[in-house]
Amino acid sequence: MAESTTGGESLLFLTDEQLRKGIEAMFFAYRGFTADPDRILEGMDYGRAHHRAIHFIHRSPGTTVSNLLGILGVTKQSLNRVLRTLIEDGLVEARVGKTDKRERNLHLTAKGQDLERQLSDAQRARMRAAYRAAGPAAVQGFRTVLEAMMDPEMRRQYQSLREGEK
Amino acid sequence: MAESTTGGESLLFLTDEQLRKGIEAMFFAYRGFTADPDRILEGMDYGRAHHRAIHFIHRSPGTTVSNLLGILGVTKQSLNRVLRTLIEDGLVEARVGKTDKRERNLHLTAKGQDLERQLSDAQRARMRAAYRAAGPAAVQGFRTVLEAMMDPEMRRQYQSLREGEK
DNA sequence: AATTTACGTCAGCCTTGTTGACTTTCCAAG
DNA sequence: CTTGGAAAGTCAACAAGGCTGACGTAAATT
Repeated sequence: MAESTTGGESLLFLTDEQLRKGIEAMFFAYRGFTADPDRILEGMDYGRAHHRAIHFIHRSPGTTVSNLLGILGVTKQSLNRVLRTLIEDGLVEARVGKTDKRERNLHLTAKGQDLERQLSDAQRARMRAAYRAAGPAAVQGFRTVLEAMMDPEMRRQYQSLREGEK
Repeated sequence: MAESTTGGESLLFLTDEQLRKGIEAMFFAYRGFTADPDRILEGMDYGRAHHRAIHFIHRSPGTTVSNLLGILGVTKQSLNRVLRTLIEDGLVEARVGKTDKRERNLHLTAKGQDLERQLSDAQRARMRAAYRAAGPAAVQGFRTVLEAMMDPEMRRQYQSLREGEK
């Protein structure tokens, strides 16, 4: 199925059928995306919510609780339940803020970093395999479409995490 | 598909940093992906699980319960709870199988199709906007990477839905 | 006739989300 | 210095949507 990009073909990708394919691709791919971390976490007392918290604390060490709330898009009660167990179990450390002592700056402990590594290794391995199979050009397109699909606020969050990087 | 272009550039997209960007893009984009249907369904007695059932019944009219179980990857108890309410509310019809009377062939009623239309219109609108912003080449890459990210069984499900189409 | 398959259902549990109400701590403005 | 409000934490109650296990029934298969 060679894709000769000429003329009317340029709009063919906007047909309902093409859009539905994209929708189903998102559905099935997201299942794969979460499958490996889910497998690792089952058996431990943790779930996907813990994974997400760990990921973003690792990503932005010292982030505050309300910062995390904005990124994760859940209520503080929901996040707190997750965070509490992680702190109790010694995976996350909540340091009282220096300038503003109301804030808690969140950090992963060595133990927390171990689990983070384990989880992200698995997730990256799948992503790497997919990227390798698809090739650099496809990866570029993949990220472009995903970014366009985000809500504006989410896109800001996504891009702000990108700031100050190579 | 030009592959393995020479030079270091061809592998740059496999760095951990690039992979992490992909991971976060998936996370944020999936939130956007589900946001519109979620908004429509809140207030009704339905949720994401109902949406998924409706989507795949619409996609494969006459599909059986066990078929749907395979696609959705949940237990029959979980699916049944959803399916029961949809049947009670007159959105889905379960016809006794013709050749095998143990099976139930699932169809959307007119009412069910109305809701399906509403949901998929919203979801397609977002997908369309993202596709339009990204362009045909990006869309091609998007789908390629997503497909590579699926579990083999999911990929079969995905592709089998594709069979017999233009 | 016995077994297997497809489906439905009851009961109970877990995770992870939600509201609402309330307290404590603390910064900052009046 | 007092006070308003932001940040954080906590309790309680609830809902959606997963799960397991056990059981029942009808129909197909062997």
